[in-house]
Amino acid sequence: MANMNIKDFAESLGISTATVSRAIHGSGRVSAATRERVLKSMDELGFTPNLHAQQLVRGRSGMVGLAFPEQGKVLADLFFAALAHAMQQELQDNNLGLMLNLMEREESQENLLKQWACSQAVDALVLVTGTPSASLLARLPQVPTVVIGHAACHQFPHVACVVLDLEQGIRSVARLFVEHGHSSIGYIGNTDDSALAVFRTSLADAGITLKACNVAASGSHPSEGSMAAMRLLQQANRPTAIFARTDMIAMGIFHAASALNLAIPGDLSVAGHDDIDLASWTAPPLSTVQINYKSIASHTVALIKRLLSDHHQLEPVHISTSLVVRETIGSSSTAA
Amino acid sequence: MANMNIKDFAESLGISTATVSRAIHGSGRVSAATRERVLKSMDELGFTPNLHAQQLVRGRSGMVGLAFPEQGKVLADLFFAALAHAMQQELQDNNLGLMLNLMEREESQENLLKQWACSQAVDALVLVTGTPSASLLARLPQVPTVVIGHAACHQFPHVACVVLDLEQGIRSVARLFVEHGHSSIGYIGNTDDSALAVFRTSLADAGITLKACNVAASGSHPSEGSMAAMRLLQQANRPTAIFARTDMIAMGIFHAASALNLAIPGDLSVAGHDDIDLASWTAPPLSTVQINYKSIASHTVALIKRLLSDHHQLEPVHISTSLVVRETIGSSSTAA
DNA sequence: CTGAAAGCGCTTACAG
DNA sequence: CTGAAAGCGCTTACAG
Repeated sequence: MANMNIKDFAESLGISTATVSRAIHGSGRVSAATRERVLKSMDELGFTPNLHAQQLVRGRSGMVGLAFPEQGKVLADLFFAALAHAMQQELQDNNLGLMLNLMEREESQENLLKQWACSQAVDALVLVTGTPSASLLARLPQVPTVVIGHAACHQFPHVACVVLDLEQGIRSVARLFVEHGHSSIGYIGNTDDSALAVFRTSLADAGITLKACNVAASGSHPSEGSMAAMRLLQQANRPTAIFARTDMIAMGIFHAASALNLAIPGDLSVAGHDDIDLASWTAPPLSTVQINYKSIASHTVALIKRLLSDHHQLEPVHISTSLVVRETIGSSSTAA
Repeated sequence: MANMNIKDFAESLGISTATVSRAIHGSGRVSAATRERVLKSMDELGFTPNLHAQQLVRGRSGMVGLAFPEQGKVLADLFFAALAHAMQQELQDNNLGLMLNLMEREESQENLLKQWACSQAVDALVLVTGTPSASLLARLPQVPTVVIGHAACHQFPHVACVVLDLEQGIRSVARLFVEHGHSSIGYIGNTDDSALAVFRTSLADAGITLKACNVAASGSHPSEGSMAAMRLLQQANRPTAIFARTDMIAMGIFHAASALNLAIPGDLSVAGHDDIDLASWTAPPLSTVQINYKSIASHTVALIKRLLSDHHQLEPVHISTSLVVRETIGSSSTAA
């Protein structure tokens, strides 16, 4: 019952290991009869090639490492979960495997990444990070890497980019807020993020100024979102509509609004970003910017494959977003 | 700059590969001076042992595969995220690695599990599943396996169990509902789950009957929770308190309550289970049963290690739960 | 179409 | 304390 190796397996069929190998992989000429016999016997005798031997001889692991640098509790945000899901599906379809890096401390996460790359546990890395940090890339081993972020990065020949174009979705949020008569509008989220700039510009185009006192920095954990919302909403001239950089932050805003007895969308309009699974099921359902996770994953894997076959200087791929309107945006008249 | 192998590395130090290997792993006698020189040179020359060669020669991958069978979108529930997190931390501390199975279709998930085990990509499996399904275990290769569930399973010598004792936490929920004067009480969740039986018994002990019409079957996605809640809450004699089998279901109840204009906890009390990250940040914050994820992870890894060193027939480890009271449970008088 | 043999990069008895 | 050599289980030129 113990695991059988290719030698024993070949012997019991009375053929060579070379033929077994070729039959399994369909490479090189093998007679149809032999191939069939091998394939059938694999099930019967219970032979599966040892992965590590294959990886060693091929000089490839067939694995790609996925990480979300500069994030604390990675999976606490369903955004990451959605992306991880999409990535594993796509990788599997391409005969590749996923190694997910869930380390919490930034340092542990980075160490694991290095360990993976240096020991050749993975062939490539995928980094999901708002603004691709050149210094992180410089610290990491120069393995094929694709960065999923909001801007392209051109410094390194071994890295390709998938650029999540925030513009379209966020513009729609700004437009919709303004169309509903809001003029005191807020933003909660990472303030270094390009999303803030896009939001501010979109508002300006519609004649509205995003005031500094209505911008609150926050990580993407609901607790931080809630605290930031408290600050914004307790001002004399509080915003009547807030754009949350992530849906998780929006959850925090719901919490704060409830504590302050503000109804959504009656007293306060809210829009989120990411369209996580939960967004359709908040009370009321959250209007948010949708991301096509599948599309990101498939482009990412395509880039990895090209990077692995020695292509360099790949053009960034752009993915755009769009707003899904649900029930958290109301008119300002009610609020005022 | 290319990856250097142990032979070249040893040569450039003028020593043998055997000595390098021993210096790195601290096994066998090596002079302190040599060891130090090797360790220092690893950084300088950039040598890291090839993982696949190590795995091949050791006959161990050092990896454990984690899966959540009988679940659809695994990470859509933060419960799984929390557990996956805790597992990777714990494995890392024990020089082991994590392979996370995120396949959606049950069949794909099972296939990946088999592939991992048969190809020796993983040394052991961890299955998180309510009621350990003997048939699944029978279908899977007989590698060391630990099942995290609600009941022990004794059928197989290669599987050990971590039993999540639902009793304590759920009893507290029942007691608290009753203490608040509720008598029409509901349950939403998996109806095959032992949680339902525990809840029913606890209620009975307090003199309350859990009526069949107040029990609604539901998966742990908020959408299902919401639909189930709609059914329960639109009855003539609707429940005034509902226990949700998972926090995600509780999210769905929030959604339904909002649609029906029922205030929580004014008109409806709710308790969840799992204490996911988000539970403290719902509006209002959710009372829910807390699980010690770290403890589960550390016991699981301990069991794996024993299983790997050829121990069999290990006693199940029990982990108990407790209720965290937040703001979703009110008295029935208000509701009535 | 098939087989014998070399080699992937390590570790670990076995000698010394 | 250290080295030469065998071997882990595959794949892939190289012959035939």
